Amino acid sequence: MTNEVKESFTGDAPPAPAALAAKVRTLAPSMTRSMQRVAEAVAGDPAGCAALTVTGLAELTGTSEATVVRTARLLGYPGYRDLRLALAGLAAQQQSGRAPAVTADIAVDDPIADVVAKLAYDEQQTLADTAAGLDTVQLGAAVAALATARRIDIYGIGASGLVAQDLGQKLLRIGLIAHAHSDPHLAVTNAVQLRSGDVAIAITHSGSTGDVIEPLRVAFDHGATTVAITGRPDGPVTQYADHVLTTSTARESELRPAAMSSRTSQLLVVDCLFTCVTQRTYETAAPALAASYEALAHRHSPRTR
Amino acid sequence: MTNEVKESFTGDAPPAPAALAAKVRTLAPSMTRSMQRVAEAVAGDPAGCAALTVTGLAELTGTSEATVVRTARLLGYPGYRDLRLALAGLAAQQQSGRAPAVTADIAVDDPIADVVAKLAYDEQQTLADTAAGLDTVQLGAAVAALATARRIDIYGIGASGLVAQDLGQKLLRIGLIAHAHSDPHLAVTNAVQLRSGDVAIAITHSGSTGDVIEPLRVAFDHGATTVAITGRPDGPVTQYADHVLTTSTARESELRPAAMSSRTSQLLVVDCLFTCVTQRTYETAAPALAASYEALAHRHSPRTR
DNA sequence: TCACAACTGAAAGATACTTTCGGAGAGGGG
DNA sequence: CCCCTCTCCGAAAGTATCTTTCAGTTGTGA
Repeated sequence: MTNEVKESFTGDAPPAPAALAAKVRTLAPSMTRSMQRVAEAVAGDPAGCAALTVTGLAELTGTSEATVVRTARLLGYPGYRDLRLALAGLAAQQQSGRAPAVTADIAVDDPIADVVAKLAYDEQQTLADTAAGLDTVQLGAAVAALATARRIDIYGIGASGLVAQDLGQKLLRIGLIAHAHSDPHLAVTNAVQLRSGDVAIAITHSGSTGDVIEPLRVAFDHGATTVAITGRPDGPVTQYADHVLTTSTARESELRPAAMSSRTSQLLVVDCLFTCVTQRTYETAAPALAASYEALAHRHSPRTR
Repeated sequence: MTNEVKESFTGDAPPAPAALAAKVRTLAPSMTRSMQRVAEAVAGDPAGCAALTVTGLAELTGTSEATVVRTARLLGYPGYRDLRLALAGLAAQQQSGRAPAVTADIAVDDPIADVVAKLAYDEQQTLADTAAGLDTVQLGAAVAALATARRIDIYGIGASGLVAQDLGQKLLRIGLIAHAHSDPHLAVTNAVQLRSGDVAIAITHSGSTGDVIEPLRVAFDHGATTVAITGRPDGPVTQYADHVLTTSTARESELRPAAMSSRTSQLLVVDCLFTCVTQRTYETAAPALAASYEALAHRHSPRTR
């Protein structure tokens, strides 16, 4: 990704229709300060911003026209003009529907019921954002690769490690040969064994977790199909990824660390992968699923106390 | 002579919001032929016209830019630019009018986009159900026990094992002594060590997973405070639980196994536990969180902003 | 501390929109 | 039948808006 060498629209994705707030949240980390101010204004008051010209919005946010255009580009539009049109659409939609009801951050002295409500709301929001921002083409490609893979390796560390395990467990249940690695050394050792026809999946919210990138790179170099599940589509990990699945990034705070929403988002992506793969391999997946069900049944019998 | 001497906007009425088609019909008689062609195109395909420039629309209707602008004026807008914005809004409204209606079960031949939408919707539903059904009194009691616990053991197997790991990781980060066990034997071995002032948490969706119930029973018998996170508040596990936190059970199908929604639900409960405990132990938790965050910072490539 | 890269805004350049103005056609009177 | 005038229309000039370039500034890593 040449960063600013050419400031031209790459057009790799169609402009988003209504999931603009989600896009802003997802891309906010990869934005510069000035751009964040613009994005914030846009997400906060679509209707108001739609009424402004480039110059007006630049003045409002205390930046320059160039920055406004850059922000529009980053959000996936060819230029400000198109962002403005989308904004007008969004405003109209909000007008017709009821307001999304923004919730406050979780405070130290919130009563328990409030904490529960806020967490539930935030996670729902994260799910909606993720679904809206998920590239179905990339997802389809990843699914196709998984469905026919000889062998599947999944890399994840820390919180993402659990997600990796989850995906591994699921794929095993439908009869695929999948293994999740949390140990970076073992991960690399295994990655060396991969070749064309195999699939490697890296899960990292930051997109720059070296311990996860390294095995993916190795797998990539050995010809395996590589997939990255990350919240930073511009992060280093995507360098070695044939397919990138973007997770959403919710606003975080001290009481609501990023790990929480990223995990929710990642799990949805994992579920999508799993479900779609199951669809595509239904002939073999269904009996495998049934078998694993069966195998566990006797473990749940009300054991004598 | 009064008609075209000054082709300026009179601005006696605010731009129409959505009743554009009606306005076109009303004003059609007072329009010239060329203008009618423009108005017709606009009313017929708002979305399409919104994508066009003045020149484009002029060409499409076989007229000139001037005529397009005149039409926009007649319809009540200061110029074409504003008509275009209104058109974009109208298009978005029409778009959103089509209800999503993704409540149906996931089918084998659903397109990928539908699968994503349905999964996201189902998980959101699960979260809402869980939040609604969560007993804040029980939650509060569990939180109180955790906040002052000398030592915390968490038991979970299979999919619930990952949730247990997640909770363990989180509690460790705020300086608590917590350990998640997936090995039933080791779990029991550890449970024997517990005593009053310690906390044991069992996570099982079915509420009857023997491998998880057994260590909880041992912990209970040794005087530890016990918590059960389960989807079956009437299951065997609750027998040995001082506090029961109920997770929701969504409808399941072959393509959407129970493990998926139960995991989502369990994780929300875990997040609630963690967040509330962090609140209560904020003095010690905050610095611990900051420290763990700091410790991981250098593991990421310098790409961070 | 220095070198380097990235961010930013001013201003030039390009595009889209608006206005002006003269020509073409319709209708009516000489 | 011809001419005159009025209305309508579009080409082109003019203006606003958007986009790109470029160089100064700021922050960052060695």
